Amino acid sequence: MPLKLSNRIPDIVIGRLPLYLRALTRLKQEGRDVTSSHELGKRLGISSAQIRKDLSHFGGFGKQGTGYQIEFLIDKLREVLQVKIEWNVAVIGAGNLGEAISHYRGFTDRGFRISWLFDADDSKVGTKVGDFIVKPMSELAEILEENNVQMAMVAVPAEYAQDVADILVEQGVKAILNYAPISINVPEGVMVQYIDPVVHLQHMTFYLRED
Amino acid sequence: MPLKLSNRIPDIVIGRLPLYLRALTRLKQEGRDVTSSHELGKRLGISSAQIRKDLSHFGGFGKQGTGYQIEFLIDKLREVLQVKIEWNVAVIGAGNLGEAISHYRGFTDRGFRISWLFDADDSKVGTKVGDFIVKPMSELAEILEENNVQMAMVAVPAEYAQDVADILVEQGVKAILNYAPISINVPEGVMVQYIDPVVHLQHMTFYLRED
DNA sequence: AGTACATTGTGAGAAGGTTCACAACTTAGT
DNA sequence: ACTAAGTTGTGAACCTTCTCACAATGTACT
Repeated sequence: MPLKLSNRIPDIVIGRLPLYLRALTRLKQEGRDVTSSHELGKRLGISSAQIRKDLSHFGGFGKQGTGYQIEFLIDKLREVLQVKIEWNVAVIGAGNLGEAISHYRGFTDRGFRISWLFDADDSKVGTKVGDFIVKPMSELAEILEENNVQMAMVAVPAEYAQDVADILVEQGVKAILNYAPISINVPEGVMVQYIDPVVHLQHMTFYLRED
Repeated sequence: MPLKLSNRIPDIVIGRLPLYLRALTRLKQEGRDVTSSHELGKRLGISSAQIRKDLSHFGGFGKQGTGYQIEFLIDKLREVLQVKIEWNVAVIGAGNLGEAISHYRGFTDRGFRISWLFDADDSKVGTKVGDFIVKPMSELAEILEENNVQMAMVAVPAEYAQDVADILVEQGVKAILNYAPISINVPEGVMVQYIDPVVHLQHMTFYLRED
């Protein structure tokens, strides 16, 4: 049965699917077989109606009166998000951040494999970081192109992030996860997502008022 | 002059302020004195109208015909976000992630100071990680309470994240940045923000379709 | 002084997203 | 067979957020 993708699915809905997938995977680990939009919503702090509506964009995954088969729904969401295959991801920057990313075990089984680690610092190139031999930036373009790499993570200082992004885009990378605390510009058709802990912290401090 | 906070400011607006602050700080580093909503918007990929409207919630920070004084606007945003003071933050978990967080220099000057690093593993307790001596979980409650700590980052395996969060909340922590790939439940009045790179990656893979 | 151009702040309208509420269906128990 | 309780999927209503468009103001130059 082909996957139904109704005409126009809001990006904000897509953004929630990974959260659903994460929670469902957890439920499965706990040995559960079936869940409901209420239970899922309670865990995620999202209304059950929203979860049902979000899922309804892709066709009926649930069963009235019963709920959702966890394994089935996980499978469907992985299909929708295209993480049934494993994507090769390049990490640029082998500093503390790049190192932590390289060591992180959380990518496996969720659709991603860190495959290369690059750094511009010659004293780092050739050394072993986690399971990787750090590669020089001079090999970046070649490796990206040869392997048709579509995703990369940028973990370099802010001042180099745009330059790195430009190279990535040049070589056909279509999705960039940027850990550098700076907004980068990319052409139409290339996606960028950001991870900056300070942005999250500052968002919360706004509300830390007594008055 | 007191800060004007109009009645009800949407959370989504608050969420963008740290991005404005980040971009403005960058502009200042580049030696600029004045900017406009157009320039800022271009850098951030946000419409100029939105930036103007967002800022207008806090009073008129700009000058018609001229734009915004960068230094002045930075100061105002830091006031709004309450990051003119420096918040002490506790990090729970001294694994690869906790270590990378501890080493990260990007918190300074943006309102935060990592002040303690905790871990449950006795073999880690007492060792030096970055500038910190890893503290045992048994001291967590006491340290949080004595120092009236309001913010913490959770960098423990998913299965312990809820327990850690419960302790944090118990001791009066009001804002949690959770790096563990799991949703956690906290009482009303406590905020949680999440950092999970896989969620971002999966968000992007949805769009990596040829058809 | 006057003109041309740039920019903000904002009301009004458009667009987008969330919640409500209920018909349709399922299950379990009597 | 029937009832009670639980659940999905969804149209409609409601609420939130974004964009448009322009008056008001400022700057630079002639």
